[in-house]
Amino acid sequence: MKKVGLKDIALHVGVSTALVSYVLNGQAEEKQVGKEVAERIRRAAEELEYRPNQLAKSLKTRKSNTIGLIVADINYRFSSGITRAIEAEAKRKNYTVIFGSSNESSDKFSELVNVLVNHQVDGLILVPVEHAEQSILTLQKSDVPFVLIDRNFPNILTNSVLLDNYKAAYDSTVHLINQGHSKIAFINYNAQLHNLQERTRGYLAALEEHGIEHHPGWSLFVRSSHYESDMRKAIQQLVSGNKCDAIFFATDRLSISGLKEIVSLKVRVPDDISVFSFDESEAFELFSCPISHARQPLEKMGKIAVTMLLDSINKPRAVNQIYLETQLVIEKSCRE
Amino acid sequence: MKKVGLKDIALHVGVSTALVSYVLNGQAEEKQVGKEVAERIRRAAEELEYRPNQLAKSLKTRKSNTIGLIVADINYRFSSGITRAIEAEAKRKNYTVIFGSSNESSDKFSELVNVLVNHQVDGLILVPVEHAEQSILTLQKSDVPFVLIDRNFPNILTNSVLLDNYKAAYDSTVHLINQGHSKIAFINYNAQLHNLQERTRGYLAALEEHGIEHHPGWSLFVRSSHYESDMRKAIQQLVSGNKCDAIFFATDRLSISGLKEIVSLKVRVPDDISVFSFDESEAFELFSCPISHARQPLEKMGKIAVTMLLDSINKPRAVNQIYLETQLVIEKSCRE
DNA sequence: AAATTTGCTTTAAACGTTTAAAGTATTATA
DNA sequence: TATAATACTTTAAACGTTTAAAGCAAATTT
Repeated sequence: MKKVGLKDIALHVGVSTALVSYVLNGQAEEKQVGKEVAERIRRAAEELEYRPNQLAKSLKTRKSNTIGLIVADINYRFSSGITRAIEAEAKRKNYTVIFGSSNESSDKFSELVNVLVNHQVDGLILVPVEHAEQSILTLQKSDVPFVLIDRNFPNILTNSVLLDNYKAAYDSTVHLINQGHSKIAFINYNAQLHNLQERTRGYLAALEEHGIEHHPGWSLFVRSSHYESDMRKAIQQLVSGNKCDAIFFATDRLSISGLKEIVSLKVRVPDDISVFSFDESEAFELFSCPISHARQPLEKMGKIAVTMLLDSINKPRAVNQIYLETQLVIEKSCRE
Repeated sequence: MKKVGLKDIALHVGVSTALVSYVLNGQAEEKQVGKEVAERIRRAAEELEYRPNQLAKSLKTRKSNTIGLIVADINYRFSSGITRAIEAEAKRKNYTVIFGSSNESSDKFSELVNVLVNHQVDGLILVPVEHAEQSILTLQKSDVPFVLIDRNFPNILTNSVLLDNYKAAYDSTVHLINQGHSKIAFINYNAQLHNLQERTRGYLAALEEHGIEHHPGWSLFVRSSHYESDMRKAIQQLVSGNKCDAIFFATDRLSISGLKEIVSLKVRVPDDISVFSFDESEAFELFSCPISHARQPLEKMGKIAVTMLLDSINKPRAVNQIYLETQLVIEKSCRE
């Protein structure tokens, strides 16, 4: 079947393409198109199964009704959750999502930004990766609106939708303290990502403010490139020798691999050790004990990100940063 | 910063846009553009930070270098896995992915198909949902190439990349039989989806061919709308009264909710009951016993889907259906 | 009866590219 | 020296829309 264009309809009805365009874009009233003619145009469009060419439309109007989304890795629970929320909200607002996954590579990240910008997206929602500063700065100079989500760079002022990581980690640690723990270990990635560092900061602040001396051996940082083996060492270290009585994991992935190690060492949760996780995981559903955790408001983040982006597309103005709170979900993994 | 176009470069260098286009598209040789001029054009493009307008390009060449992807729900492990593979392979072949999630709604599915087609995608990769037959048939009449992945409709002949669900379920069941089980229960969704029905068929065939009489109460079908409560009833039924000694779950989600119920009833795996899962889950990592399962080749499926799609974009020809095999991952969850 | 208003419609340029086809020097061949 | 081939460049139409501006009857006002 050949593609039907405005011209075909115009020809079929015997009018100009202008009229057809007006009618099919709901400007029939405004442009005072004859009622009978309008009706014939609509019928013809129906009959001929007209599909507007969004490319031509976008080219002419300089608006693609498309937003670009780059996540760090779609296999993360965080990414798929946020993607779902963003896609749904975008659709609701009549936008289409162009998608890319950087797989935590800053090269792929900046490449993707380029591709999406070339595709004339109206704006971008980005989960930036380590070392993406340069891309972000470049992007700022182009006039493509964007908002960062989940991660940002403290020395680059951008629209962003973030978690209050500091507070979430602080509150989580306080929860452990309130449960009577004082030997609280903390395991994080050794990454530069600001959101992760904020979690460390929150943990340390909570200890300090509660007069708990921080034992250096209790905050451990695993390399994401070797997290299995680093985690093994970390857990072994924490449960032998200078034993701690609680572990706070800074991400869901860390929790899972930590818990695996804990299980293999026959250490019981919460009898032998308490566990708290930043973020949750499907894996917790089948662990011997439900894991207390800080829950990220993914739906909300996605929705706000889209709203913020469309706002800044329509009326660019001051930079906007929103910090959302996590919800502490208290289960049985931290003994009293 | 104003947008820089071919025209601006042409003006800057003092040549026509045609030359600029030739040079920047690597046709400098072919079109015998002067070496020195070509160099000046390239430099100008660099300096002015030229970004080609992909929309204009696509409009003119009638090729968007874009593929549409619709998954059933990006939160499924299957979906994110397949999305990652598809995005990566598409990128490798210089295609960009436009993404949508139908959330298992056939209305949203057909709406998404329309949106993507209007965006002039060169082709579509679809995980169809129940009752999407009509959309698929319509799509077939338009000349947009597409390939179905994971699910198809037996009475509609389309390009598709599928799992050999029958064989996978058959082999899985045989594995249970070989482990000495004969009272093997099977839990599936009560959906019309052909791939799920094939799993049921594989299970039944394995029993039959091994002379095991099939007890009707042993194949149970839960409603996806009430799967928690239906699952509860199902498991209770299977472990009390007419006890079976193994359960084969038809999907990862079913396994998780089934296992949760099993745990809450203090039934032990594999001591009291054996468990086999179709597909795997992050959740298995923390279960008390590693779960034997049939693993889907997500990477491969995604890669093949893209390849098949691009093939059919470039030289449309006979319909192509590929059935991939699963890999049985044998763990400790099925006792001897 | 001329001028104006109203109601409807068309014209044509533009969006940023691509690409046949035509144009114009310069050099080589007869 | 005329002719042809070569090397390089421009012209201009096209892709499928949108939209300001102009056009033209018929109806209304002066």
